[in-house]
Amino acid sequence: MFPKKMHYGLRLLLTLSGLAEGNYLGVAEVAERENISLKFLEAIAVALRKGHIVNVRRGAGGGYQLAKPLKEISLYEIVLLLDEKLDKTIATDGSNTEKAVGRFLLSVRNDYGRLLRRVTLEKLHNYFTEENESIMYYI
Amino acid sequence: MFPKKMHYGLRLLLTLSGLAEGNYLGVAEVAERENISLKFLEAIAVALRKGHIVNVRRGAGGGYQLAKPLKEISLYEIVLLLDEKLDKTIATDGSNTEKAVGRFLLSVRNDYGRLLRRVTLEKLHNYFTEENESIMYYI
DNA sequence: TATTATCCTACCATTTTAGTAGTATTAATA
DNA sequence: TATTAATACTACTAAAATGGTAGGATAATA
Repeated sequence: MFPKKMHYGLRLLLTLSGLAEGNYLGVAEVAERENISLKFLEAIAVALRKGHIVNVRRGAGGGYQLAKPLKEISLYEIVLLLDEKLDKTIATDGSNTEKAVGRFLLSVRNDYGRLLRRVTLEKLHNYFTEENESIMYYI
Repeated sequence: MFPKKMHYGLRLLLTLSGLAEGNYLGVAEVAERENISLKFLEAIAVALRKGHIVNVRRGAGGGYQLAKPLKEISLYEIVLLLDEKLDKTIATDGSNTEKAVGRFLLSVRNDYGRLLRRVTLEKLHNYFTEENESIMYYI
């Protein structure tokens, strides 16, 4: 349902969320830690930066950091930046059946958009800490 | 957001909904009326039949009819049959970030599924009758 | 049995997705 | 200021998905 860009992008943001305030982390390190193609992840990071989800510091010692806390980032923003599908137009002209189908599907897409806007990456972080806690039991 | 298969399939169902009880309509006629590629629409009709959305009568004088009223057909069923994307698995294993992202996206997909289940094709039909009424004003 | 219509298999072109390569640009730091 | 470490950009490629086509097999009816 979601392209790899989405999965990778979310893993990048999750990794960045563990960063101390004011610090930056390079994509090369994230790509290695997360076993994601460096070049592919670079492109994702650029997209997230253009969408003001992350800040960048170029040059040596640079990298990315979250531009705002996870709970202020909605999944909607991420999908718009990394999924493309959502913003391509649905025709609401043509024959009567075409118009009806177009408007019908548009209303569904709007509902879906509302759903995505209500979900923030704080929830993602909750899943993440659950995972880490479940490891604790083995220690 | 939705592939043409979805648009075409919905237009087919909308056309069939105008059929008198017990009657069948061939895809060739629908394809012509709706300006949709015959062969493509044939494949869509077969998929809808396999999903028990339409009944078929083969041979001369045959064609398709709705298997149940529009208000008993949820968009979820149609998406499952014509969109594919929804049923491909989301991995919830691997590293902790992979698990977290997998479960997170899975929960979103479940919410989306619930949304689709609540939408029936009755709503589509409402959009359609609205279109037809708006034409009345010109007469 | 001739006709009409669905059904099935295989194929093809275009677009999207995922990934790679090389190089230009920027900024810290030695 | 030269070196180095990092992002940014452009172009390319392989594989998969999407949209569509062709031909014939199958089934049912008139």
